[in-house]
Amino acid sequence: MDADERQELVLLLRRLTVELDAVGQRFAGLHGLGRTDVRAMVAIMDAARRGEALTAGVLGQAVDLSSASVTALVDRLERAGHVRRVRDADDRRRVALELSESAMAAGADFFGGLNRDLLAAMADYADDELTVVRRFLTQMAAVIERHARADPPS
Amino acid sequence: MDADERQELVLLLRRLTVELDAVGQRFAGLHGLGRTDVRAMVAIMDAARRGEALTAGVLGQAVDLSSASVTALVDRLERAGHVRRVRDADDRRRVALELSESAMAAGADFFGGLNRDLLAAMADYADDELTVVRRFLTQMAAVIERHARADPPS
DNA sequence: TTCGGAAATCTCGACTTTCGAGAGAATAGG
DNA sequence: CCTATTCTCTCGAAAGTCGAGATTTCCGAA
Repeated sequence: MDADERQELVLLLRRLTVELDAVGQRFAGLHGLGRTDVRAMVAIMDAARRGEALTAGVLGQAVDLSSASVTALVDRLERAGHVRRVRDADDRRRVALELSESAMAAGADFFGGLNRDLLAAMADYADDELTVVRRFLTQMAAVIERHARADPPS
Repeated sequence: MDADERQELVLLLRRLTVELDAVGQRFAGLHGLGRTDVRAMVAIMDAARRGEALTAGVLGQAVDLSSASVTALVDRLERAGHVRRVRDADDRRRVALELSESAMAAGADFFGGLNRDLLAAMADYADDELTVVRRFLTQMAAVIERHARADPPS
């Protein structure tokens, strides 16, 4: 595989992110939300999937927002009925964020469909092929992550 | 490969986009730009790579912004010295956007390094492995794109 | 040629989102 | 009990975005 074809793979990765971004934007438009709001809801959903309850502060780090913006963000989402603020009983300074049932349902509806289609498309691949893909994606993600944090002189 | 492992692949795709997004955000912070500004510059750079000159209108579609916002966006970028407005000689309504040399250099510096590292990581793979990866990524991108445009009842 | 419609961009005013600084409330440690 | 720390929220200012409409330019038809 020559250099041009390898370069094409890099562009393919970028295209993937652009399209996935567009999906999020579509979801945002459908529900009258901003781009940041969707990122926040995805972060909350991800945390919930891992069994963790996201606090306002952690959410701020996740979406890279100042504390003031996080307050405004959560205000917005709460007003729209998408999340609830839940005071932590142990540390009463903390505020945990929970998605409302309607938000969970909307998210499952939208992203669940995408997820299902992606899994269906994977049915065409043999196990060893998917293993290669996983190794590739994991490695690329690691390289990208290194650049996202600090510029390595390589 | 069982269902959980396939699901993990989907999450891996998402992680990739999150990290790539973080890279863009880092570039934005480094140069005092907003998220939208970076998306715009990437769009202009991509068009330039294809040999096309991006007009203000097309840019607006690419980053999904109203014409008023595009004007403000280009104003910002021009004031910062990152792009130039160039009136089209044939159709004098149009305004083509060109990246300044400094912006090109900054972009090449930052994203060029990432690109190089990604290509280097690909060196570990055999040709037929990369072929599988390309087929996979192309197919996933297509599925995602379908969801980004309109919700298919599948 | 001239005119009206369409196209591309820009201007204007209002609203939303974000940030920086700092205040308030709760916890942890001495 | 007192202080330092942590977490969230409030406030005013700055930035970004949008909808509506103005301006300039192009194109096709009479």
